[in-house]
Amino acid sequence: MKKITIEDVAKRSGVSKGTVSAVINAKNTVKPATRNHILEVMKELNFRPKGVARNLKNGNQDKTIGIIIKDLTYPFYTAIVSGARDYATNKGYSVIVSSSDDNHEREKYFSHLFSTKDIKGVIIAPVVEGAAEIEHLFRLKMINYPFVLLEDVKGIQANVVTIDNIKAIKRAVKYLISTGHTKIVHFAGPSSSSHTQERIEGFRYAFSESPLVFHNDMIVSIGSHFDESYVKTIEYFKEKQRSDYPTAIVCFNDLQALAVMMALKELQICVPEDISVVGNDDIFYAKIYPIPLTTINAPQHEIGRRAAEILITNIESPSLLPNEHVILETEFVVRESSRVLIGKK
Amino acid sequence: MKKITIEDVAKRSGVSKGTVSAVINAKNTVKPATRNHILEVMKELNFRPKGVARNLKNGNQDKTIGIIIKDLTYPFYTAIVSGARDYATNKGYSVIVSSSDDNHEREKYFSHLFSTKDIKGVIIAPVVEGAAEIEHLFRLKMINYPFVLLEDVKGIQANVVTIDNIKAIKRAVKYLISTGHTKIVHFAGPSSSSHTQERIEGFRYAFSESPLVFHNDMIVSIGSHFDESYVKTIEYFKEKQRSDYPTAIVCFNDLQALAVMMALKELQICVPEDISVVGNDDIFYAKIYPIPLTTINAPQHEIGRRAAEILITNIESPSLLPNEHVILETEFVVRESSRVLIGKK
DNA sequence: AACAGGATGTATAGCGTTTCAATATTAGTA
DNA sequence: TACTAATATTGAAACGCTATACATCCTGTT
Repeated sequence: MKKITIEDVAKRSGVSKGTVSAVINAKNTVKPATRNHILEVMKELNFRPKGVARNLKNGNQDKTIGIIIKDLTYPFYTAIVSGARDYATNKGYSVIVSSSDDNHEREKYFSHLFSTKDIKGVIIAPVVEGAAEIEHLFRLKMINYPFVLLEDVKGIQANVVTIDNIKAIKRAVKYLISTGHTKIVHFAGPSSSSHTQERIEGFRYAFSESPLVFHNDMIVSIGSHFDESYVKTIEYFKEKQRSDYPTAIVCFNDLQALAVMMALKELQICVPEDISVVGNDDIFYAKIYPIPLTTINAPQHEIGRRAAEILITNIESPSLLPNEHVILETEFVVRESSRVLIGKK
Repeated sequence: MKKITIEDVAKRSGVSKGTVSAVINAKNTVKPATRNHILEVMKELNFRPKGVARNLKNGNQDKTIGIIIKDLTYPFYTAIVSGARDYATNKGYSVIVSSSDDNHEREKYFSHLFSTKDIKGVIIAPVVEGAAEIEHLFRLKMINYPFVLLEDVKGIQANVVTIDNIKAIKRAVKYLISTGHTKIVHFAGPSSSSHTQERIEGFRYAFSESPLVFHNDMIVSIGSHFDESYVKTIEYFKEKQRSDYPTAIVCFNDLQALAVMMALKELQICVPEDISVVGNDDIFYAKIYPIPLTTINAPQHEIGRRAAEILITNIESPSLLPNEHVILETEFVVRESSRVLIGKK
């Protein structure tokens, strides 16, 4: 079935392309009768003008940027988008979002899509499993397409706005140690995520600077999905004597922490009296939990803001700018899901 | 500063446009030396190939649809997007999202953007304040651009997938009445939202079919933002004697309900012992709350799925399809934030 | 009946790529 | 060296629309 063009409509209506174009663009230079007739023909042929061709003539006016996140339903990412949106709006840009769902192919698809649709630039939370493929990023560089990464990607020089996960976790663990916790475990994330490894490292690293010694069984593989985390947590405790329970759990992220707390409630283990729970990310919904979560705050809004700033600066600069590499500070936020076991503040 | 085209690059590099194009598209038909030279020139000129023109030639291959929601950070909407995404993925389509932030202009902008970028179709959660402007929707119709609305919009015939808010609220209120609640109030949403009015109506309507009588002061204007709702809730109760407290609050949505519960906790009013709280929407985070929220489940995933289904069917149909109008069933879900006061189940 | 002048409509030239057949260059071989 | 078979490169023709300048049709006036 062949494509219908404005020409077909013109021919069929017995007018010229120009007239059809005028109708499409709601010019008032066309007589109602003609107009209606053309409209009917358009309907009849189910003619859909190709946007591409329309833009060609005018050049591409609209100012919009894209952002590719990993999970649209995780508030951490949507908060970053909000930050980017606020800055962008201020500069007259709009933002469109897509989710790679932690899938490399999709990330590639979307980065190509955006660059090819004349979206002015893109912010990417890159999927970096194992040997990351990065051709698509090289491609963006080649065509001088402005982009900003929200995580370092080995092998490529680019604009990056990120946080120091290792340092952040280390700090949290050292806090627990300093407040008298001796049996601390880390509930690790999905093995596919690069964050998982980083966070394990940070956790482990904390012990090297403390009197406590690290054991491999302090790392428990849990995952990040809610249901999965809930189930694994229950299992974990079911297999343990009460005397072997940890005094504190450092979670992979806040969503997991929420699942853990739900499981603990089910098991009638009190937070923070029996066990302290520490999250990571500081998402909105963990903050408003009845037992507000002690967690590591990543400045989500600021991450988005800065990324958008760098991106738009690049878009608007006529010449190539040097890459920026920004590492934002995290903040350890003590709330009510953790407990101090000894005097030390 | 004039636009740089492939021609400029060609001229400057002393080759033809075709060769430059080959470099851009990573064809391996270009001698490395030539290739490198061209790459340098591209960098020097900061040449960014215009996607528009590329698509022109190729036709528009990619299968992607758009969705315009009102709030990217509200899980209700992202769940809808997930539903649409699942269906679309299955059909080989990708989804890009943007948020109108309840702003009419943005909705217009994005609908125009998508249609003009040859995104194949769009799902819109329309902003329908007061006298809704709907020209942009008419425009979509005119150019036979496939779209699906997630809410009825007066004055336009279109594909719609939605739920019956009025009925849903009515049902919830009748439940409360039947379980012995006599002092029920509705915490209404922002006056700008069309949902606010609907929900008030549903609330009111429930009384007409019960022995209780409706009073205007049963409607309390609270809003939907978390902080705002929290503050207003505190104020509401501060001004009241304990004996005048309602026995149940029907909230505008789940986020508001969460804010209300936080305020009640602050005021040391127990949920559900002292007061029952009923939400609306059934967002994920209210379900996993330690006091799981009694609420009205809107089948978010299904809404997205159905909308995507209708959209894609329209996209792929060579001829115009008649409009669909789908009203999905809501379900009243009793959990732990509400209490039965008398025997009746 | 002729004509000004606005309302309608037409024809054509781009817009910036990609494509592809034709041509040029190079490497490899006898 | 001459010739063939690859390998590189060229340049003109699309792609489907919009804009622009120009032609035509009316209308009502003189």
